[in-house]
Amino acid sequence: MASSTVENYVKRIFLAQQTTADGLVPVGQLATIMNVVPGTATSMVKALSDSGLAEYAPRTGVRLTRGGEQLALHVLRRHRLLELFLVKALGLDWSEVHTEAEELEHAVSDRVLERIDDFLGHPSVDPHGDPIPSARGKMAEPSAVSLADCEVKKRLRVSRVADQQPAFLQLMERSGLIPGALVRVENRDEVAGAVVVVPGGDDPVVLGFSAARKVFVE
Amino acid sequence: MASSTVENYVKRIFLAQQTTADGLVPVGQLATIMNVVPGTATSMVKALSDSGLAEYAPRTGVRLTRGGEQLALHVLRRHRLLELFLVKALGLDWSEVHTEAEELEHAVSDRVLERIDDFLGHPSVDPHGDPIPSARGKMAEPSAVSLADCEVKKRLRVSRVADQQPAFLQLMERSGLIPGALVRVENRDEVAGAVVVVPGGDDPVVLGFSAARKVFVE
DNA sequence: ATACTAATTTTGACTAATCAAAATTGCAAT
DNA sequence: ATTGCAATTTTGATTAGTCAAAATTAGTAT
Repeated sequence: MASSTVENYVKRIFLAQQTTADGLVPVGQLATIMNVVPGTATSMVKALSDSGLAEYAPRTGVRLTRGGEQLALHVLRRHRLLELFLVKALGLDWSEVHTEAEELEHAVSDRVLERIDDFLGHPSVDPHGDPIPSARGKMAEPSAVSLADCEVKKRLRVSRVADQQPAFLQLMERSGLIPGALVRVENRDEVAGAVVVVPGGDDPVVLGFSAARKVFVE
Repeated sequence: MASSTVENYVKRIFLAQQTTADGLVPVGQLATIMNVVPGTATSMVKALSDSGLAEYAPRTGVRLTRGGEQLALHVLRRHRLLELFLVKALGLDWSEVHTEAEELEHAVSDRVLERIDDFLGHPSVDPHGDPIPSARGKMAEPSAVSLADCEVKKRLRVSRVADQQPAFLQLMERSGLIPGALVRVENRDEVAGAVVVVPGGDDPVVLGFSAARKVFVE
């Protein structure tokens, strides 16, 4: 049985891998993500390698094995189903469920998880629009087109908000930029690094590129 | 923040204390309950004493302080609300929720717990009839009259089944001896150590004293 | 080539929780 | 009083996960 520490490392490596071309995550980057000193990440990565969850090339980086990937997807499934459950069944705000799910994801059994999945009607995305892996470890590809690179003046649907900070999520909610909402990018100024977005019926909102890059559309 | 290990020790000491006159739990007994070797219990009890959760008299026993008791009641509240939630919201069987709650009780936040409490309508007992401590750490006294010592030939209501083993709980369910059910003790044979119980509309059931002592009535 | 820098790894130490096995103690029975 | 037993405590080791700080290394710039 993997400890919650191991589950967290594997989950973080998986997510970090998504943003790299070769799928190799530098150990220092992992240390930053995990909030530990570099030496700690090194020894943990060695342990993951010993237990067959990751491949470790010293001074190069770490990459999950098939087994490690399956574990990561399992943890991600628990996390995302729990987030949606906390919103749908208990009425928590989407800005606070991430933190709650971080703890619960290591404590919930498969039996309870499948009941939650039934309760929710086998959903495909969590409250932030992140895809929920199936019980067999398959996950859909989320949209890669953000408000920073989508077509301008076109009606689009928000599909995902890729930031878990409560303050950011609350701002997005106030601005009407939540998954499912219809939006149009009115104008994009590459020099100023800002986009003007018009959500559904609401007033226009100005987002910097760093924020716009976190809101994905379809 | 207390570790789940500390929470478990404190919870177990609290429950063991209930069954003693002086409230002193022998360290060896605690070791048995916690499934550790005696030496482990000794060092843990010293640590609990250092952190102010328990009073420890060497070679005599351990007793919770006010603070330890409050922590125990908090853990028990989490455990019992979770048990009921798993039954009411997710449809799990009452024979399996104890094990699930053992894990979740250490991962659920106060915020989520109070939502669960709201969802359930501020219940006073869990699926086994065990009282749920209030958020302020008050707990009702459960009935102390069991099928082994109640009045004979009288209509009574089952209020609590004090055993968490799935096999036992499943038997009680098949026999119609679940909290809320009406029953009558038809006959009690002190020599044979058996009681004949007639539940609601069902056929008579014969229980040994050891089982009868676990079913409480009002 | 050489030296510098930044990332990474190594080393040694620490805490929480545990076990195995030896030492101690309190009490009962003689 | 002395012995013996059973419970308890002590001691020494182990594992997982961590940090601090020193040592190493790869790559860059001279």
